[in-house]
Amino acid sequence: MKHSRNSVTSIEVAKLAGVSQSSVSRAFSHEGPVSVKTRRKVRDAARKLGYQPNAMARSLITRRTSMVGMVIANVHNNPFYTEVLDLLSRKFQKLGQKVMLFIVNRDQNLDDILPQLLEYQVEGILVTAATLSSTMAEECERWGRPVAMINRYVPGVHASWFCCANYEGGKMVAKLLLDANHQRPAFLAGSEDTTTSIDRERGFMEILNQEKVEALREIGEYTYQDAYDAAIRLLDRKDPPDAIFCANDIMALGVMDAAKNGLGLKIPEEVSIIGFDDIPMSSWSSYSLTTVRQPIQGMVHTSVEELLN
Amino acid sequence: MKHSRNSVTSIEVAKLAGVSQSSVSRAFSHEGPVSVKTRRKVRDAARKLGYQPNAMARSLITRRTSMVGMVIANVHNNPFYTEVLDLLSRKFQKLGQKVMLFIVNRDQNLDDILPQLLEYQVEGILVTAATLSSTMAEECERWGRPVAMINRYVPGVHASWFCCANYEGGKMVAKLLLDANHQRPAFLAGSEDTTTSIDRERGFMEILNQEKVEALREIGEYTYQDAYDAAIRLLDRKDPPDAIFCANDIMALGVMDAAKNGLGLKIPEEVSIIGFDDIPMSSWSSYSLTTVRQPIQGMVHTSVEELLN
DNA sequence: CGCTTTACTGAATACGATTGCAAAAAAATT
DNA sequence: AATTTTTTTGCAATCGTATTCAGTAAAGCG
Repeated sequence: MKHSRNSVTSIEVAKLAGVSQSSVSRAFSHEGPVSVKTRRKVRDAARKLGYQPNAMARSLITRRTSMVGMVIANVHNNPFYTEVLDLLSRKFQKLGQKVMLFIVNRDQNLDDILPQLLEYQVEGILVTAATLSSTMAEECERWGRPVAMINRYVPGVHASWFCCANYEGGKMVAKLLLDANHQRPAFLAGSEDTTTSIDRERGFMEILNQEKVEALREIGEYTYQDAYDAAIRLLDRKDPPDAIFCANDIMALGVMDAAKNGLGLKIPEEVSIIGFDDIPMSSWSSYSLTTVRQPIQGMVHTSVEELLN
Repeated sequence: MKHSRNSVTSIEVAKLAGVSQSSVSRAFSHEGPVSVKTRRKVRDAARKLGYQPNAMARSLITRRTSMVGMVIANVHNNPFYTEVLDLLSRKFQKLGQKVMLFIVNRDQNLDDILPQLLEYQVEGILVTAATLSSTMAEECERWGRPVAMINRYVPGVHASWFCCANYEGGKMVAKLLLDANHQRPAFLAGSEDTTTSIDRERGFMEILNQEKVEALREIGEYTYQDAYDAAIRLLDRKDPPDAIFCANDIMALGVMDAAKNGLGLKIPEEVSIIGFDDIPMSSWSSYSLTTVRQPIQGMVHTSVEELLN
């Protein structure tokens, strides 16, 4: 025993089983040419010693780690991304990929996260609700590590991205409001720099402009409280909106509470509120929020498939 | 160039910099004995080639991976654990530990997860809201991998655990209700097999029994909808409770909605509802839930510190 | 039964770094 | 300038596994 560390190696298993180290290795790789007899001998010895192959050593020589990097933002203030995280994690597990996780802030720079992932030889990187700089994307490409982004994209960058139809969703909401005869809609934007909010707003405005309807605008920071405050500002004007389209559901819930409990308005009689995401809470009976559902399952599925080719 | 793979090794850097491979290694380890001159030469060459050390190779020889395993359940249906996940992830990042994440179901068996973590030589395993079998805990110990559990414990198992004072919290709530002169309290349990629910109930019942107050009891599955249904069952009896203590906040919110919107009861006039966790939503104006706060920051902090010694 | 074909096996090497050791270079001392 | 001390450096071994290659045993065949 060279090292004090209690680590059983394939060599010790080989010794106990009376075979060569190569045979141990082959017995553990599912498709190696091994006789059933040696395989059994090896398995028995391994069980006796509590042996398990060392993934580091294996990765070193096979050049495959079965690890993917996952970078995700907004997990704590938007249940939608909690669900994405959950689904992604399970999907990767099912495919035998270990997940190396980094939770970041929405506006955090990833330039010091990506190198860490590359150091660990992840086989792909999935970025959700955060934005990758183009130099970092190039870096990944140079290393031959595919990158996929969910709900974010960077123009001119070689990385696959998967967003729900934000632009079309925005249009849909606008049409819905016009059909219901709303005169004075408002858009409550999330952070200015997120493509989701921008695209939803673009679609929304496009339809309103077509119909020559003007819209109010406010900004929150994608949080309940920010949205609550913004809603008070919006609804407390002399010419308040009669409908508010929010960049996401969490904000919509904040707006609803502001309208209902803060200002005593009736929803939807006095003001309509529409969200985006379809988080579980939007269907709770205290809210019954009208919202646009994101095809979350599909986005997760296709992005993972694409990432792993 | 032996391999087609675009992987730059320390040897190529050494060649370009005109030094030995050892020097490259030392230039990248922060405390090696290297002259500033060679360090600069190496850094320059490395930048030119886009070199980054291979963490697998390093771990193999140093026997340190700087990776920890994280197993967490209930992430998607309880925001409390989303927050735990978030805080844990950030804390580990700050300490330079990479996180290998597994999201599981509350009642899922971890016996096929733990081996995967051990294969990857994680330096510790943090289990949250899931339960480790004692054989698995022993396995970890044999491998010398510390295990810490948050909000769960297994009697007789050598693993550190960090729970909030569930028992005392339950007592506190009981006293609160008795002081407010409630005659007919109820406890809405989460899943039967979780120590959090059990301990909270134990404390709650202890005080009630002392005062000879009987309590109703129902069970949900830690979800909003289950709690909603259970609340209807409870409140629709001929002798409904005048106060309901719920095993956690999410359930309490379901109960509130059932009482308020389902049955048209006034809270707290007709029925008091109390939760546990203090998730962000409990302070939203539609709910204003009375709840017991878990010292989440402290639990995260101490469990991580303990895990990494 | 001898010969070819096939199935296993083991020795040796490689993966890409870290690190002890001894030699070389630089600095300090006499 | 010679010697001692200290700082750098390169060589070589090592981590634990996968895999090639050559050799051996088993099987198939006429």
